[in-house]
Amino acid sequence: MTLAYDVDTHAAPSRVSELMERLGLRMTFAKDEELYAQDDDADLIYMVTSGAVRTTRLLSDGRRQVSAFYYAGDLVGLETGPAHRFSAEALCDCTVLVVKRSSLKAFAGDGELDRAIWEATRRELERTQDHLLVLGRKTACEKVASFLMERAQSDRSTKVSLPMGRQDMADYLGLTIETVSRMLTQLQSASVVEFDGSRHFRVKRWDALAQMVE
Amino acid sequence: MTLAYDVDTHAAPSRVSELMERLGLRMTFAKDEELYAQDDDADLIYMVTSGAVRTTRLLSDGRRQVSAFYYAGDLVGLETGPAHRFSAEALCDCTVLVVKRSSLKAFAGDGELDRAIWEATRRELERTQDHLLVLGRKTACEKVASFLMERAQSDRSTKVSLPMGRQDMADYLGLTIETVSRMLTQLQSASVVEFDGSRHFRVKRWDALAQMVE
DNA sequence: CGAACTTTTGAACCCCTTCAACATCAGTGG
DNA sequence: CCACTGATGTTGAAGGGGTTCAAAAGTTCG
Repeated sequence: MTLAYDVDTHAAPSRVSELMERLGLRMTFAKDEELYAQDDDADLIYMVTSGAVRTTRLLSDGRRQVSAFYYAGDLVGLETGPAHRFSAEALCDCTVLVVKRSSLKAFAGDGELDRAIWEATRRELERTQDHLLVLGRKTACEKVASFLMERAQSDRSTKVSLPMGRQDMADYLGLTIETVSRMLTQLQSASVVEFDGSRHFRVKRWDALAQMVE
Repeated sequence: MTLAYDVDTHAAPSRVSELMERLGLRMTFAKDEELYAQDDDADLIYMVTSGAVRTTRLLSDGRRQVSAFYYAGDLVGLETGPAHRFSAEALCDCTVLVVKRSSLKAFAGDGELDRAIWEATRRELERTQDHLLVLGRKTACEKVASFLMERAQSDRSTKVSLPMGRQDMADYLGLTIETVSRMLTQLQSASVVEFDGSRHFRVKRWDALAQMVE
């Protein structure tokens, strides 16, 4: 499991953060508000500065797949060609820096920036590939364990927070909310994790969690 | 569904093919032979010139996920940082051009080449994201239909060939070979496709197939 | 032809879903 | 402060889609 969300090894190194700060527009989004919609022109790039964002895609009958979650420091909106292939929504009230692709292109000579965006895209690919294995070949319990591990490695504090609800977790893992809930209960009963409310947990047995994740 | 495998809109435009021809070493691999293994140094890039290749990843208990299939013209081995995160194996006897990353780096000034590799990686990300939706939220029948559609759009002839066996299809779609086989029979019974042996088919009802794929 | 492998088909089982009820929590206003 | 309300999360029981196990049918290649 990668440490893609670890702030220290992050998608947007400080140099890029600086550039975003300088060129970008600061915006706030309320919970569930849309940063952009599927098929929108992809002329903007976003950097989360607080809160969290999800990218999703819908089937015509309403089935939903959450592709990824993004946290402070992450770049959102890279996953596209000319048009966005996902929609992006705020998981909770959050602030982002928005910058036009064209503004960034003006700095194309800046190798460091190019490199940062390239690195972020490459890591996005790696994360998505990791996710493929989870969705394709893991059991419900292993899926939930993988998700908790991912969060725990991102938020290195002992108390890990979950900014998303059960439905978002379910749509991320290809499960139902009921199954997610049951697996969480199960993992807690096995003393692998301990929940404090529905949105905060602590890992009690790293070895057991790691084994389920592979 | 993208046309990522369509030769005309391909990952490796002719200019890159030329460069690969000039710098690369031609190699042949027998069916099931390994181009590279998981965790190998990723210092080589491959271009398939004939045959087909799969990239796979294993869980410790043997469960396998096929990440992608690659055909003539496709670049393989881009999905990595310093080490390969998948193994790559020949689906059938095939020939590839192999070139050192460092050799290509010597041409880093060549914007067209950089751009081609960037484009190939971006398309790889898009394909993987499409695959996420299939694995996470589609039924067995829709998964198989999605796969057939993908192949049919790649191989635009009326007789579409399947270079991979049922096990590879199953591991690509997160199913068992039995389920794949049953769904294929079902799609044929519904006159959506028609098989000629187990490795060749023809789409009879594009509308029906497209609807299952979304 | 005959052996080994792949694919298909059948039947029983099980993991996850579905449907339903209950619990918990946050926010609101009396 | 507490009752009310809607949203969110948990738990239970029944059902179904896909898996598992087994065997037959088809294919490949010596």
